[in-house]
Amino acid sequence: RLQALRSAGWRLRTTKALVSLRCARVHRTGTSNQHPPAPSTSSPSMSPSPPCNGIQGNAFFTNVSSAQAAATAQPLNQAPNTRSSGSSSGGCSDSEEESLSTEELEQFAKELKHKRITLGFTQADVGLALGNLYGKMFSQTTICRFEALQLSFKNMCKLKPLLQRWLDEAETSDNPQEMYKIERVFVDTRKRKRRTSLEGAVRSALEAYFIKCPKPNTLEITQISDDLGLERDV
Amino acid sequence: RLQALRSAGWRLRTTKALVSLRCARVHRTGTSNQHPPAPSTSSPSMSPSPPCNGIQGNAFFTNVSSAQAAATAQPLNQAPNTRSSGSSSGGCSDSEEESLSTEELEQFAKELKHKRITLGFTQADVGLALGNLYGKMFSQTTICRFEALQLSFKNMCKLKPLLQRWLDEAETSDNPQEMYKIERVFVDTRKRKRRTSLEGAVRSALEAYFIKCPKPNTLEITQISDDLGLERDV
DNA sequence: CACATTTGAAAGGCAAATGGAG
DNA sequence: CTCCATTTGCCTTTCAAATGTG
Repeated sequence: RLQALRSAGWRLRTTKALVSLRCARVHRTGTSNQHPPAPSTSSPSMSPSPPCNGIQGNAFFTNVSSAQAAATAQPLNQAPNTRSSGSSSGGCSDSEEESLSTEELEQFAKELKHKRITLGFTQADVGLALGNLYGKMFSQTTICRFEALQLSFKNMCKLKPLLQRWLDEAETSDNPQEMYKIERVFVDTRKRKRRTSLEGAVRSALEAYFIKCPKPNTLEITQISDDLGLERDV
Repeated sequence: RLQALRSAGWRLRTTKALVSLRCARVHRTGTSNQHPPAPSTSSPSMSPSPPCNGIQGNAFFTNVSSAQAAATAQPLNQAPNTRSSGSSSGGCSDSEEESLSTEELEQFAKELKHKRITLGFTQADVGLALGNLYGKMFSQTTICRFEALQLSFKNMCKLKPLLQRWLDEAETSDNPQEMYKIERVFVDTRKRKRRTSLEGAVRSALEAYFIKCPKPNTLEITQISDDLGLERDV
């Protein structure tokens, strides 16, 4: 395939028996209650089916609170407190935040999706926004999986608070319009480790808007800041 | 779906027998795998954190107008034309740029892909960068298709110059590292028409950097501009 | 207006990075 | 350290929305 290229010298992990079965869950997407017209056909292969199951773990999540302006150093989640210790049997059941049941998650995922759409965001936008808001960014893929309940229970629980927060944020401040943009780092000194993109350090935002401008009323100033110089070879 | 929202009353076009066959072209992708032992780069796990670095940024965005003039130097090869699959569009080309043969395109696509990867960009990055550079943004999907030669001949020809230019740009200025970020518009006064995002009017850039920051040296100001009110209903 | 083309959002496959035992 | 499991994203693909053209 194509990827061969970049994975030329790879660890060579025989992935044979892996057959990732995490995707096995078939959760019906078909419900799509919100397809207004939903004309005939056009649901080629929807496979209704029992909700996921199997996955279950414990609720454990990380509190990411306060990741915002100040602490640049501390990467992701790690509020001063927040137990989460022993990931194994967590009591998880209580704290308001996360005693999540599968139902709740399902519910939330649905709500998220619906509102996201209503507000006009794409999954990618959301993933990006999380980066700008909390410092930890996610890809469209992950958001997609969340909405589709295709993540592990544990993982879902971990993400939910973040998404919840984004949602709140988005609902309130979006009046005019939203903005969350992206940023991204690259090749940091040698492309070392890339996928994970940012890892917990900083972020900042820069914005630009432009309007469709049905009428000539655009006006915007682009402001670029930065440059904290320091050119370094490479 | 997302659009459901905005397209509440949609045209409802039965798309049944569409079966797009534009993909029919079977360029066996197999050929592509021919890169020698992937060169270096992508050192898997060399994570020892070097003294990091400071990132510097530089933001450039270019003016859209006249997006093309550049005398993009054609790469080395200049295979004689090969017309191949008609694909019509005789005059195509016209402007200075092109008269591309299938081979050339294939060649270029390959080169693009290889260099992109070497430089550490994702397809999405490229699509985004084009937006910042020329005002017309593309999705990762499109870049993917270009690399895989899954676009129409005409379409390929149209995009090639842009990509070529990006590539040149990227190769030269990336020394430090690249940056191109995104921006995006949303809900423009009524969410009407979204997909095509920007259309040629504006652009601007947004940048953000962040550093790994092994040491506290981050500092950057976020600048948000905007708000050009005009809230309308919705 | 219908058709064809261009394009992107979302979903799927696969694997890279990470974390946790042993 | 290695092995295994989990998390996560890049690339791909599908489907359809938007646009262009006759």
